Amino acid sequence: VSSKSEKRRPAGAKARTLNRGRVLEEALALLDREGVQGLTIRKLADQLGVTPMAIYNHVADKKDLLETVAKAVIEGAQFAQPGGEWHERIRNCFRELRRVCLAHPSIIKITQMPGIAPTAVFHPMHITLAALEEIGLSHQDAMRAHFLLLNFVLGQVSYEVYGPYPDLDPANSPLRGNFSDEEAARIAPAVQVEWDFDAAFEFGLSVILGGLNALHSCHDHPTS
Amino acid sequence: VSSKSEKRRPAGAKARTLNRGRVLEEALALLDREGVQGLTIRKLADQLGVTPMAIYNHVADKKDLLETVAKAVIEGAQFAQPGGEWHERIRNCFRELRRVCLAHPSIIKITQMPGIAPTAVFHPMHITLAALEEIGLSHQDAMRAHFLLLNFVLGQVSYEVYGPYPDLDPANSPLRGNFSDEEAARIAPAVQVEWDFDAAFEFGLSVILGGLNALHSCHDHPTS
DNA sequence: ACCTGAACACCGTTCAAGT
DNA sequence: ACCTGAACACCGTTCAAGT
Repeated sequence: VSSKSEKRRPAGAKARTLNRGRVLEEALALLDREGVQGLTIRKLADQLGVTPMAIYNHVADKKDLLETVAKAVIEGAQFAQPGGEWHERIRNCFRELRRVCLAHPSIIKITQMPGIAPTAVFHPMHITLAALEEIGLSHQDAMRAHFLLLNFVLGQVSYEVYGPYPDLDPANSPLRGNFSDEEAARIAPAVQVEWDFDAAFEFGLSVILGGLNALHSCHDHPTS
Repeated sequence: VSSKSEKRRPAGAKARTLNRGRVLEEALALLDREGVQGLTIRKLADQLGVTPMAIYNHVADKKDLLETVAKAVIEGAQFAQPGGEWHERIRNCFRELRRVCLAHPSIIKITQMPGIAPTAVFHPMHITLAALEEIGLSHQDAMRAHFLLLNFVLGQVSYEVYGPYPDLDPANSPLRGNFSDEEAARIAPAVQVEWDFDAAFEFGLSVILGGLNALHSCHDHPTS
């Protein structure tokens, strides 16, 4: 990350000393360049001009490597914004989470890999909880609302990174066997409208925050 | 799936003929028994008493195998329920999606693996869209609402399968470095309340459906 | 304390050969 | 048409050895 002359390496030549920072830095670069499948202990060692086993002096195992890289990226976020209403603070919080995830698209895939515990994504929790308890939600409901928001945001980012599924492309006629002709006809108009990820994201946040607001102003849920 | 005497195999002995159905059936069994890491072409072949390469006569590659198994499980769902109000139809739809996913917990991990296109999860889409357009949402908003619901449901199921993260256990004192002492103190009461997945799921659906309802009854979002 | 080299126990998959 | 056996190109990781 820091590009001061701590260890200037002349473009491709191997640096002489390894440390945890350089391993993680190069892992993130490799991840951005070749994706999750391309981030391999052996390729990483190659990239660092070192034997695969040298990596293990700075990292416990591959799981540790992946978790640490993901954590570093997410901790680059500035979740806490100064003021604003409760819903605006929550919005900013999750906008920021989305932003840092999209800056390194493969990060979100790491957090979804079996065996990886992406605990860093919980970081904005204290902001959500504080804002929601401010409008009178119980600890329990605030926690549930936080997971609702988090699941939506991470799911959207993931969908955003994988890109629209070809099976939803109406050019593939009966939508590749997932729908009957009748069903396909019914969803066709909705599928054809152009998809704007930013707008869909803001829409989702609005709906959730609106629902939470309704929960707060009147105490029987209109749809339960 | 069918247990009629099509090819009764005497408990561990290898059957004489292989077909796509038996491959998929055994793959699902192996998945349930050993998880996503345990489902391997070679172990699957072992289980079927056959050489690894024999699998490839009935399945294009591992990606095809995983996608087909996931699809088969999800297609076991009964999404379409007879009547009920618009929000009740949507609720039933996603309850059913959650149910079939939880019946084979590793399925959700497959749908999240990089390179796998879990298109079968889109199946309930036509029901959501129809219900939402019934209350006056545009094609565009209906589509966005569908993805909001889907992302929430899949995210919740995933969290449910992985189990609560140890980093959120307040027993691990400063919540293992993800929170400052101050933040940890603020979230502690919320983290300590017992977590009920069923209740959290219904809460999330209620909030989203409540938000959608508000969108429908008055046209400026109270929180935008 | 850190790095190397060879090896182990696995993967998915290709290919030529059998029936 | 379907199965086999050997091989290839990879993985993550252990271990003993070097400095």
